[in-house]
Amino acid sequence: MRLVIATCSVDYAGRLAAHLPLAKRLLMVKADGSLLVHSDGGSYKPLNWMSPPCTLAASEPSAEQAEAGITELWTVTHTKTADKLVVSIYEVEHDSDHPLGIDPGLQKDGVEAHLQKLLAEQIELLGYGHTLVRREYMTAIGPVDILARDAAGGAVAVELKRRGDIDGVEQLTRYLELMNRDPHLAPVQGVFAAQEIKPQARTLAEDRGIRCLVLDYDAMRGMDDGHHRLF
Amino acid sequence: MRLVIATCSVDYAGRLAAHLPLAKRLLMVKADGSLLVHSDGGSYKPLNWMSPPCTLAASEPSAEQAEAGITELWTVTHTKTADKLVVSIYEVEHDSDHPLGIDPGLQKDGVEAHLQKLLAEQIELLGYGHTLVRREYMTAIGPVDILARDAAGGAVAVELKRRGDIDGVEQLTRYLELMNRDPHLAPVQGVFAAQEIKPQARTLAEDRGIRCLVLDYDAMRGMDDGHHRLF
DNA sequence: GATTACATATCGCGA
DNA sequence: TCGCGATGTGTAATC
Repeated sequence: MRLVIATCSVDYAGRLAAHLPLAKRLLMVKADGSLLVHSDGGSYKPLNWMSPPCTLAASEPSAEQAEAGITELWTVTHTKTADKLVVSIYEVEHDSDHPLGIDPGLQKDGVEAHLQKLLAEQIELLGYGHTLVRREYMTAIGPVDILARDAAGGAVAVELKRRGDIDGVEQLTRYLELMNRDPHLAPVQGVFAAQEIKPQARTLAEDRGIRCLVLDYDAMRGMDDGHHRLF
Repeated sequence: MRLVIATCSVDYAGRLAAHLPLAKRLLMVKADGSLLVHSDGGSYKPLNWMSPPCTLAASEPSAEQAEAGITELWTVTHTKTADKLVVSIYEVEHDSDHPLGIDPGLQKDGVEAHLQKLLAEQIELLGYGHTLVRREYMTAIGPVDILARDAAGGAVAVELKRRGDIDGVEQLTRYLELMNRDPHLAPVQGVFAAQEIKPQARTLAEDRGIRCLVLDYDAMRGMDDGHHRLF
């Protein structure tokens, strides 16, 4: 990984056109040739970048560009698309190279998958007498997160989200429409379960006869004996 | 901006739990206290990070940790949420600090707004004899991208996307449902226009009687005389 | 401030 | 490989 602190301006042309005015920034060149342009603030997202696979070519400025103060030009082109990034470097303050090797990678634990596992284990959160049929119940248009049966034996389809948005209601509606055509399942009751349900989503869901269920992740995790903590 | 190349392991606990095994990585500390952990590959996304507002505290390792080879501990805690990132540093290869100042920021040009402007100008792409009524035609549930009339005078509602996904079809469906209740507009024809339309979205749209239109952005831009190029 | 829609999204999984 | 859904999504515009 090469780290360059330089005063530069940047132009990008590809799926859109973008320009970064002259300023001091970090240029990070990764081993795969990709380039990230970072400022000293903002989020983890760079101001500008080129994703691999791509190639970086350094070149001398034209006489006119040199006149304007440019000492070096970096042109990064994407190998497959026509995307192009041009870094006009005026002054270099720092330049160092550090071979890092291949990273062993991130180990993740616990998101929607965890929420789904917990709800499957604590299926009576749906209501007294509910039983789990299966997780990821497959339909023609995709898997329903959880299929259960209520105390009376009626089918219950659950769509699970961390954040319950209008899209999730639409998704569940499509599943319900399809499943209600299946005589083995119909009538199928819909439950929209999420840690947080947006008011618009709730309104739409209830208008369509879909029940909303707000889940308390911490409480559900607390019920789970075998969970581990990092801290 | 402080740049540290170090052999380290990282643990994150917040909305999920994640762990990075021991390896050499770049630690980027921004002026606002945020931290990015980058490897020498992958995309622009860091392996792990903490977004501002947050605070970084360095501390000495415990006797046990020092025994394991840890020389320094960084604990980054988010100011509002309880998110926590712990970097266990074993060996530091490089450490430098570079004040960058505030970045003037990115200037973007040309996305959906541009596509909408171009389609409004080239409204006959919808079909011979079509005329523009207006862009951003307001309805009770939001603005329709383009309202036009066909050669026979019938209303045409256009939903515009860069990538035509199933969500866009749902959105247009809601607009059409509403607009078709308005006697001044009904019957309203729907057109789903995008640079690229996903097969599932196309199927859903056509099933609902919505016409699909694939737009060639480059060709449309080529028709536009006054467009500028960066290169 | 809360909500909505877009993104040069990236990432992982399953068909 | 491609399509699709989730993301510790982030970000800007709008209400």
